[in-house]
Amino acid sequence: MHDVFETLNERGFVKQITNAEQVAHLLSEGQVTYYVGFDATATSLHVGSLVPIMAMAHLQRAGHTPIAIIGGGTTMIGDPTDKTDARPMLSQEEIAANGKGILAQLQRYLNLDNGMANASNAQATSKVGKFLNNADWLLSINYIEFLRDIGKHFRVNEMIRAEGYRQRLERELGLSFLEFNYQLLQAYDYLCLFREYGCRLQLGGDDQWGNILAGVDLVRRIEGARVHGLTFPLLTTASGAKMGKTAGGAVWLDAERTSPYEFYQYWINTDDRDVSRFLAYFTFLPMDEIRRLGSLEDAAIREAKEVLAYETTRLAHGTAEADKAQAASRAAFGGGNLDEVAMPMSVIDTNRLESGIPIMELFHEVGLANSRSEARRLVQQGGAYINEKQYRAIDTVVDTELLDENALLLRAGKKRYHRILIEEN
RNA sequence: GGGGGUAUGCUUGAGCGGUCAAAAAGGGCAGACUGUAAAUCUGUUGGCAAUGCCUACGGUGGUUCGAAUCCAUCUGCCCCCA
Repeated sequence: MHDVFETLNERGFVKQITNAEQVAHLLSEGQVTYYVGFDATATSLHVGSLVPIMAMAHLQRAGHTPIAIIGGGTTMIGDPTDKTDARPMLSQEEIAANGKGILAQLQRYLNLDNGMANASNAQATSKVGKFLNNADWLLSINYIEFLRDIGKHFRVNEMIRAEGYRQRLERELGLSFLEFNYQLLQAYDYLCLFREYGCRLQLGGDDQWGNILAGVDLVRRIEGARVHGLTFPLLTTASGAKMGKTAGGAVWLDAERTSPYEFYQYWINTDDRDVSRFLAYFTFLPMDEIRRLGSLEDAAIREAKEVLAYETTRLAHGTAEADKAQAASRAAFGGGNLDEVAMPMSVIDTNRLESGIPIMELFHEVGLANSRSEARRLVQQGGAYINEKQYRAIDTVVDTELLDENALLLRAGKKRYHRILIEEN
């Protein structure tokens, strides 16, 4: 069987690692329990989190045991290494609620139980991973004990040398004492997971390197054990933007927030230069196949993008949704039959249409424009289409004349569609 | 505790008391070109019943014919001294 460490390596998951030989050895020797922390500031993860998720999935497939934790304790503080601004603080309840959504998403990629007694979907094999909230051990911490047992192992000199803290200190943004403790808490997480579950490997984004090392050191000092850490490269698109951001904001894994169709569209619009990299990260396709797809050039590279979009959508939303999204995408952009396309849709009463609806109002109402003014600009600039016919007059009134089999197909710009069904009521 | 500074539209950031819905850049949107890509070029980018009206420059209250611009006060953030 293919070596997992090798797999992670060749797929580009490894940025920094405590010790490559030792980690490779550890992973080939026997079952390893590893963990990744997830941000619990929203009810859903977004595509940026797919890097750690996929890495975890590769490891689990190779027989290792994952632990995903959400920071019920640490999210309450805000991570200072996110240097531009500290993350918002959330209450326990919010975090726990967010955790539910996050767990459901992780379960699409990983075999995890929810840490509760009545975990249902997973058989009780040791390979089933865990989903934990660090509030479970952080909230009961006694300050004096913590200082005495954990705090004494940290040197402030070292800490302020860490990139994340240093930036905050130098850029006169300031750093509250609360935030300064973040690293200790995260290191303590590692210690707890090592003690409870024998966790020996922590994975995380490269911005977490300092925090991961702090945990590795802490375990060594207190338990005398050698544990490891590995970071992923921070992903940006070829044009330099952060991964997973689009006009409409983040691309979420939650189908309610980002529909499978939009999700598919996000991937198919990948920059040419990112295609092979993304295939390696975000699909399970064999590297040979990825190399083949990556070698396609010019327009042919769209085939690779289609594979990328299909595979990622399938993993996130299942085969049925991926098929639908693909069909929709092909229809919308390949000149196919638009009737079957899964796109945002709304219903309008016949009577309203009979009396006519100003085009600006219509585009605004269905969400293709954020305001009437924006809708007007859209129309004036030639970006408004109804049933694939462009309308540039802002005084256009939409009525039953324009109906096409009881429906209207609105389009804003090249890519955003909205279908309107007409119903009697 | 004392002294100083700062707070502007999605972001960064300029802004003489009137000509400021507010420079500039980034970002966004639309158009052209294309391959549902990139780069490039053009237009646009607070709202509305739209040659005008309304809301906006941290909060409140003043001065003034008139304030993002002046004063007072409050709040947040930052710096220096202790």
